[in-house]
Amino acid sequence: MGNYTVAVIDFETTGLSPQCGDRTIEVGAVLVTHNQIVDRFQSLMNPKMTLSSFIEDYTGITNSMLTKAPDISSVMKKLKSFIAKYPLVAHNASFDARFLDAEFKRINQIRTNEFACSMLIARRLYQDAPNHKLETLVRYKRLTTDGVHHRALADAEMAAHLWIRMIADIKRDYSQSTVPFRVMQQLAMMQKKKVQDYLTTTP
DNA sequence: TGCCAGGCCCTCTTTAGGGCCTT
Repeated sequence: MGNYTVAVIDFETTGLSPQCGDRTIEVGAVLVTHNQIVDRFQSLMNPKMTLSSFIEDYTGITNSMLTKAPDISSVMKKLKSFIAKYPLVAHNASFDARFLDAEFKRINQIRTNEFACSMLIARRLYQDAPNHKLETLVRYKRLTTDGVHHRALADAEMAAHLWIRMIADIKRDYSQSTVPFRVMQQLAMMQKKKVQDYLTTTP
C-alpha cells in the first residue's frame, strides 16, 4: 500500500442523526501505515442523556457504563489530536463525518481532514458480495476479527483491515505499485462500470 | 403542531420511489 497514513474511525451513537439531537457515546480510531495498524484510540463518552434499550442491546454499551465516562468534549479534544491531519476512513463515512463534524462544532473546532468511505469503495470492488455491511465484508474477505461487533474500536479495526485488503486487491488485480488516497476517493465517486477502466489506466 | 436522517444508487428514472448502510 502507499506510504501514507490514514486514520480509520468509528462512532457508536445514541441514534442516527445529530440533527435530531443524537450524540456520540464511543469512538474508536486506528492509524494505518504500511499495511499495518500502528496505533489505537478508544473511549466511551457520557452523552448526558439516556440510551434507548435498542442502543444498549445493539452496542452492549449500557447507561451505567456511561455515567462514569468522560465528557464528550474532553474526548473530542484528544481525538482531534490523535487523528491530526491524517486522511480519515470510515465505513459509510457520511454517518461518521456528520457526527464528527457536529461534535467538533460544539467545541468550536472544524474538521479539515479529507474523508473516504470504505463502503462506497467496497460496493465497486466487491460487486459479488452478498451485501456491503462491514460485518459481511469481513466474512466475505476472511479478514482478521476478534468477533466483537458494534463496538467502536473493534469496528474501526475491521474497517482498517478492509481498507488494507482493498488496496492489496487493487495492487494485485491491476498491477498498481501504489494506490494513493486520492485514487481511493475517486473510486468512491465513480460509476461501477467505469471502475475497471479507471484502475487499468491509472498510472 | 407534529414530525423527524441522509447520501448513494438502481430502476418500473430525471416532473420518482425505494433499498442499502451507518446507530
